[in-house]
Amino acid sequence: MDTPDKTHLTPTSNLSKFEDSPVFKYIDSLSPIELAKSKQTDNVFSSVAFLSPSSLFPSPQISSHRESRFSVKRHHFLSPSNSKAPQSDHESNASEGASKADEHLGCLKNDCSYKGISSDPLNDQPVLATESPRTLKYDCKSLGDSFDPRDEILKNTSVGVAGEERSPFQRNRDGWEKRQLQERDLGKICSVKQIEESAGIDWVAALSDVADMLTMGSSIIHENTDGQDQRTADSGTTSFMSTIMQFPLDNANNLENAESGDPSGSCKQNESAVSVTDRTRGILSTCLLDKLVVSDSGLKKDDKEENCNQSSHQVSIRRRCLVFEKSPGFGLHLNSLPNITKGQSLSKSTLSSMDKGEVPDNKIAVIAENSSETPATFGGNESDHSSPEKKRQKFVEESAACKRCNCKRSKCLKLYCDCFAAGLYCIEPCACQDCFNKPIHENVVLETRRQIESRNPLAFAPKVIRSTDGVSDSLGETNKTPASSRHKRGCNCKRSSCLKKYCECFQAGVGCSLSCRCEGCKNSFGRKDGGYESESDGDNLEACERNASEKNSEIVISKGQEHPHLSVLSPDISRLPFAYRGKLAAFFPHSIKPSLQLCSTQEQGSSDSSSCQPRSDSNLHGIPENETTEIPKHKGLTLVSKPTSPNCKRVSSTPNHPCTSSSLAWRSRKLVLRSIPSFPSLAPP
DNA sequence: GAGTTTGAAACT
DNA sequence: CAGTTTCAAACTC
Repeated sequence: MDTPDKTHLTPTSNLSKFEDSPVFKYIDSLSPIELAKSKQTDNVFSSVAFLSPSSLFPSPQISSHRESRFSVKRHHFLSPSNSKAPQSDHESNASEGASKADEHLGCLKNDCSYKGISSDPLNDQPVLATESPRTLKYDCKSLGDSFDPRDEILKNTSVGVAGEERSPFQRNRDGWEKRQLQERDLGKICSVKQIEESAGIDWVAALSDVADMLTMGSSIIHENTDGQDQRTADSGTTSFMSTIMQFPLDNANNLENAESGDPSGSCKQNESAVSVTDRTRGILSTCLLDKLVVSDSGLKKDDKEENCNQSSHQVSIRRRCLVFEKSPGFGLHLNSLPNITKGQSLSKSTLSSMDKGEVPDNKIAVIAENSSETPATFGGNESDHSSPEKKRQKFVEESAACKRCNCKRSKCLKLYCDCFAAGLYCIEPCACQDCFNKPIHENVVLETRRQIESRNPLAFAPKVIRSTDGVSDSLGETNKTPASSRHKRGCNCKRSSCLKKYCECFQAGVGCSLSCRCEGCKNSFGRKDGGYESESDGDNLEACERNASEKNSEIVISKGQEHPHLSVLSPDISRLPFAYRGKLAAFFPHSIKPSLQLCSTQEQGSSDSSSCQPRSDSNLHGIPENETTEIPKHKGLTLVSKPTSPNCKRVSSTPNHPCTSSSLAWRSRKLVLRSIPSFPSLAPP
């Protein structure tokens, strides 16, 4: 499908244009659900958090797509708070933002590597270099003046610490910081005029970007030549976009209010803007890790309180600080996901070749969290304001309590240590003893890492690789199912039947492959023999549920109890990362089978949603625990945020749940997107 | 929270 | 490469 020409998308594009877009029309034509008309969407969706440090990491599978794509989006979501920031300020803002960011940087603050900016050859990845110009041009199209902020920013940010001996990590971080500053300023600059011209977000462009992004995602999903998977590099992106697509509906009312044009209420508008900013943060948080959300949430209240007092500039900086802190999260290796799901923070200093853009499951909880808090945040008519807030607070507390590694004897310098294995420094929440995996021991860490890599060059590479249709995995076997994922080395389970998280395959939510040496494999995501466990396999189901219940949060794909008429995503879609599996999977035509499956045979005859939401918290048959997961074929419909871990509150989606507007929006979004059976390729022919 | 189980990582 | 040990997470109670 042709992607609308971005260059022709003006900031004045409103929802009507959005609805006129080919993508929207197509969605609309496919969906039996009537999309709620969002009158006006926010123009305040900062994408700053989507900056990816992907290119920071020297890992072989760096994907710069994410970053470049993110940078493309950023101008759509800029906070209006930025609109008042004079362009001339962009220079000082950059440094100030960085400075502020530094203040928020928690563990990073202690990182001796965080010293400044230097040129990083790693930043000059060909892909990025290729894409950036278009991105930048697009970003600043609306400016229409001769001033090219890029030049200025580049000048500013190119001031490096020349000659300073820097470690790879330092250089990585520096490069990331530099780019982030650039993008921040670009976005801010572009927002100035844009916001003047448009009260609403350019959702045409946004959707176009979705299509573009997804198209790229499609292309990236394919396993690259060295067997390393890059798909996850876009998971965060897509996750983000999935959230974006929810955004308009959620905020329709809010925007209407904001638009109602009470000029006297500049403060009010500011409040709205700030609320949107909060909302934005929340959405951004969905692409990030819970720990970071903690920071985000912690600031949220402040923003509300100061919305009339603080300059937009400050708000902007604040958000950017958060972004700054969060962003490293995109660089986690897949094998760090287990950590993440336990609440690992991205604020951990990035150590190494983190190239995977996996977004932890617990972000889903954040999605729901933000959804649920929307009413309060946006001053909706919801009466239940305190509840979401309490939930959020609880989530914050719980997230803060999330543990990290607990190493006692390895000094966190072996792959036993998940932090180390993930290329992260241990930080305070870790319960490790005699930890050497800290910035102050950087040399030790690097040396140890070097040794480990000398033994096994792929020791720090993602453990799970994904392949797409017809793509053979590393063993040359063609996976039975398209878009399937496999553990690189395979598991060696003896007693767990690959039904417990002892099994790395199961833990990663991927099926076992011929490379596995497991015995009695019953992996619900795909057995070694290539089959799926029977739907009626009670052990399997229980294991799946157990596995799902272990997650901090997840999106349940189950039969749509609220809208049983909806079609169901194919299992291939279910292989998509959680956040967008149900909503944006339709944009991944290569992952979609022509025919849709209804909820399982196992659950046939049971129209009750409980069949797909089995029992209490265990409604997650075969729901994988992370983005890499596959879902058994019978897994069907409803996307439900399900933080089942004690560390994450669950966002109920039961029909009787007193629906907040946000929850309704959440559902309607799900429904709309879920009901899309397939989608023509968004990629250019 | 303590103890057990498990399988990956490390070692020989 | 195979066998053993070490380790920390997952799991159970």
